[in-house]
Amino acid sequence: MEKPRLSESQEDYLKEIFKLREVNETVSMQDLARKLDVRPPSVTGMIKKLCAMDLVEHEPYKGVLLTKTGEKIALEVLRHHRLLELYLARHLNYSWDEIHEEAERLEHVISEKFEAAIADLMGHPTHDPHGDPIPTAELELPDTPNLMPLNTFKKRIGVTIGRIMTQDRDILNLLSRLELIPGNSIAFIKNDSAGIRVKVDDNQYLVPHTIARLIWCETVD
Amino acid sequence: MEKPRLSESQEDYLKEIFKLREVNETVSMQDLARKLDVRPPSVTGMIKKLCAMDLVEHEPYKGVLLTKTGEKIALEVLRHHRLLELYLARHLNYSWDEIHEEAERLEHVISEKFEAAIADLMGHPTHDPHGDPIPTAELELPDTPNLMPLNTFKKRIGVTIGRIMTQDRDILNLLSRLELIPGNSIAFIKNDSAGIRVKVDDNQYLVPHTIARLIWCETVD
DNA sequence: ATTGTTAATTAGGTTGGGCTAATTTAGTAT
DNA sequence: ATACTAAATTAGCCCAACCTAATTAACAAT
Repeated sequence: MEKPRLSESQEDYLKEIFKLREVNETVSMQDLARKLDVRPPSVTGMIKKLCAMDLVEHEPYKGVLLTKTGEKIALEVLRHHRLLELYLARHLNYSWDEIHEEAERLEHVISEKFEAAIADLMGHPTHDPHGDPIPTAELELPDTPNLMPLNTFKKRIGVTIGRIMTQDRDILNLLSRLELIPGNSIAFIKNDSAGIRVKVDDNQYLVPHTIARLIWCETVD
Repeated sequence: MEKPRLSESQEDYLKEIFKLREVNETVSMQDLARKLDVRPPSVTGMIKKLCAMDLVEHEPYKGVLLTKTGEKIALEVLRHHRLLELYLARHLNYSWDEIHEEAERLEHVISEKFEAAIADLMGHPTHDPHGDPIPTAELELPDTPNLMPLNTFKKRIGVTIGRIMTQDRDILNLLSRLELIPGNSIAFIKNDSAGIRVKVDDNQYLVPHTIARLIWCETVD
């Protein structure tokens, strides 16, 4: 039960399986291939290796699952990534749309020491700039409020943005311009066929459905 | 003449050639093999590739030299490394002996943005915690005072430590305990067969020659 | 000139992570 | 049941960066 030291690819596979599991109830080879930007045979091959290492379970033609230890590793990588994103934003003046790419490379090479240092410095935050939960040092996911995509709200109520479900730089840029960022509140006005009409900071916008579904909110009580 | 994007190995080769050239007047395949911890045939192979890319020149059985562009890349990596070392020490509370290893991994993955951000934050420093010069953003080495190894001083004069020529963690630990770090002054007492007797902060030590030759100093005028 | 030593190179193999093209499997629709 | 489609797998190849074992080159000493 010692630490086998994984390659960056392997870490990426585990991380991606974890993230896909949060959304889909099953993770296919294709999903992985798409997300990791490789061809399906490469996925088959790598999954085989990860199986042999007892990091994933794989019923052919059914889907992939992380084992306990596989999940631990995924959470470690995720913790690195999200701590880094917050750190880059807070301490190195990165803008919202720049943090992901840099964190993507750094997450694999920082040491436990580095992780602990920035976590400490930032007071052990629970969420990154996108609103994504940061696993704790013990690799538990923190409790997250119950969120729904903005485009699913029907009634006129106020909501608070909890999480932005994209890493697309242009969309992130747009949203930050509009102050549609985690923590901010939206006075919900109207949901019609064109999109969601919202009010933020006294400014009123139309948010198209394609974008609204990336903005997950909780109702304000 | 576009940017070919080098692998980490390739960057390491270029960096190591540069560092060896600062010390030896010629760089052999063996030197490289030793420093990079690979076997000589691997070096031959890699040097061939770097030659083909016009990053090094190689006269078989004579030695390796960096081309202009090869040197630029080496200096970029060196700049990353040394900025990172200082950054880790200053902002993330790393101790002297921990910074090298971490910087060694990070140097290959940080972006220009990251480099600029930490350089800015630290006020564009010229030397890292070991006293090694940090190449400027334009990739020029800053002027460095004229230094000599501590064990070469014969007369009783005061000196200031300029640079520590090792990355050995135990030695670095020892030296930092004794306050034998760049910037500090040594009241030079006596150079005898056992080593150099020095006074630092009212404490008097014997520094063995093996260690004294790693401590490069300038005379105080 | 011959020999011995050390440095460097060549030949050939391994491993990791990709790839394409061809094949098999599962699931759907007729 | 049959045929079709889409997903997954297999077979076989490539490339980077390493390795060991065997060979060649340079050079000093006799």
